Amino acid sequence: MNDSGPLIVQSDHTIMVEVAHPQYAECRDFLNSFAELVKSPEFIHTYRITPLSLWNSAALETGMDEIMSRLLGYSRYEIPSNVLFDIREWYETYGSLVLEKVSEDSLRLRISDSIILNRIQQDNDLERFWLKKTEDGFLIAAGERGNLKHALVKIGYPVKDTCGYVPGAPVDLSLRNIDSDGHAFDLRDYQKEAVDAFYQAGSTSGGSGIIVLACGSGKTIIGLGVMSKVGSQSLIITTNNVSVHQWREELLSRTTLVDEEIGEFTGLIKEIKPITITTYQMLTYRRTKEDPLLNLDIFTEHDWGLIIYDEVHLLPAPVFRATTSIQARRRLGLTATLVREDGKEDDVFALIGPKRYDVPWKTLESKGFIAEAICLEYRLLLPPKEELEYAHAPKRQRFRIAAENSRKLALVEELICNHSDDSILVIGQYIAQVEKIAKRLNLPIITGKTKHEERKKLYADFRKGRIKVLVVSKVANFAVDLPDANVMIQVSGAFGSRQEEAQRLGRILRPKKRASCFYTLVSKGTDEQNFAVNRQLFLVEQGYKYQIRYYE
DNA sequence: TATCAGGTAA
DNA sequence: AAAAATACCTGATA
Repeated sequence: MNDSGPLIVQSDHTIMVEVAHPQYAECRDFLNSFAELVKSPEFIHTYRITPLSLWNSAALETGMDEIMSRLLGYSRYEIPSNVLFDIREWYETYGSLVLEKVSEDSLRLRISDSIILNRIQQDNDLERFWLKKTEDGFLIAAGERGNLKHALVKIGYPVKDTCGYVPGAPVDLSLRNIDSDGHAFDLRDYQKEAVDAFYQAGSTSGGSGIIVLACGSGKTIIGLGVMSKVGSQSLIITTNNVSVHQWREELLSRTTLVDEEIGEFTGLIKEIKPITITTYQMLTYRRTKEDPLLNLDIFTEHDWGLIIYDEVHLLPAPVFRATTSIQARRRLGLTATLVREDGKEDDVFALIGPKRYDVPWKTLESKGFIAEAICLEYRLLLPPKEELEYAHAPKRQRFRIAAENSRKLALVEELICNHSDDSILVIGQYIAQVEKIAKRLNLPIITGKTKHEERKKLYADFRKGRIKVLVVSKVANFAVDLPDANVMIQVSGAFGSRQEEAQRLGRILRPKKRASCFYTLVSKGTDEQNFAVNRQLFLVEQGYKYQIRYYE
């Protein structure tokens, strides 16, 4: 306890932290390791301690004692005893249930906590898994490995899986010292640490899990690093075709793999090679709702030693289900934002694995790996006519009216004028809105219906500086080949998506001489403003501060 | 063989 | 709670 400490811990498992406190920054990184930010107004931020975040810190082997002692050290008042108790209990749940290999067909679930053992024994829904009761647990069939872990995490009991992995068919593959352009190539320190944290040579629990790294900090490189450690046939799943090609190019450029060893399994080309790259949509394809998924066999019909889930936060439900049956294969999930608005984070935890490594964005920034960024939220009143329309509109239409606030146009124009030397992206959610902006300000625009040839041309012009401002729709959420910019003006976005906000900021974080600017335009006093608060949570968690401006 | 429109799914 | 974008397939066109 510490009279001037920055933290106040409350009995409902929330923690309040004072933003202006000198210890705020260190506290923020500490809180991020076991709690989740839920509210972020200007002076006091509120975090919530959740079982999932504590399991992740337990899996990372952050010591319980360290969490406790730092919490006590930062805390202004006495910490409610139930909170201390629950933190310990949740944390220790991870590791209380351990899954071990007994033979090729059977596994043992060992439960070291007698209360948990008792509870699980009483659970009727779990009964179907047990082949046999042992002194401290149960025997189960090896094929139920994923189903059991999934069922247990859903009732609050994460399992530490130490059953190991199949080696997969070997592939001779190592990283090159010099890439195909002739530049020296080596993993950065944090990339090496991430690879080691995942692989954990000699350990039986390593080899599955998630690596979280900011946009532009080289997630693909970590994939290559892991592949070179595992040295087996690998399946890479990505979100779109452009990304499929990017993986291929990176593999060719930075590893000893040759063209014939890399296959694409997409709508256009159907190859299975030692290293195969495919899309989530390919795996989840079905002709109609009633039909079965056609391509999921790819998981099991080949001897993969490693499956890489690129952008793992986008993992669709059917791939979750398929993943339950491949628990004996190493699984690497890569993402910049391990947050979902559908609350399925625990599925990711149980079926891909726990978080193995992450670096706070501000740490990458201080080392110069990503650019500094200034975030500003501009609040604009709706013009009287639209205000009236907003007030009379049914609830579901309100967000759109607020998002399409016509006064945003003038502000966009003004901001563009203020940044005459910069490369600017104007991004919005509604086609009508972005088209109007592009038309009125006479700017080039890319939407989903822009032909690929046209896109390429505009990208190239923007990259070379022939175009200084580019208006884009949601295409930019997925476009991996979108050129670099240093100013982003967001005129609207998808409801409360933390994911989207983070990704959009990521677009302007390639290292530069001066700080990038991220503007978000929001209608004052509307639903849009409330959603904006939620959108910003992930970035505020990472230490970004939004300055609020009013545009009168 | 390549490309495009149209439909479906998540 | 809603709109946009994507990728898949099929079948036609050049």
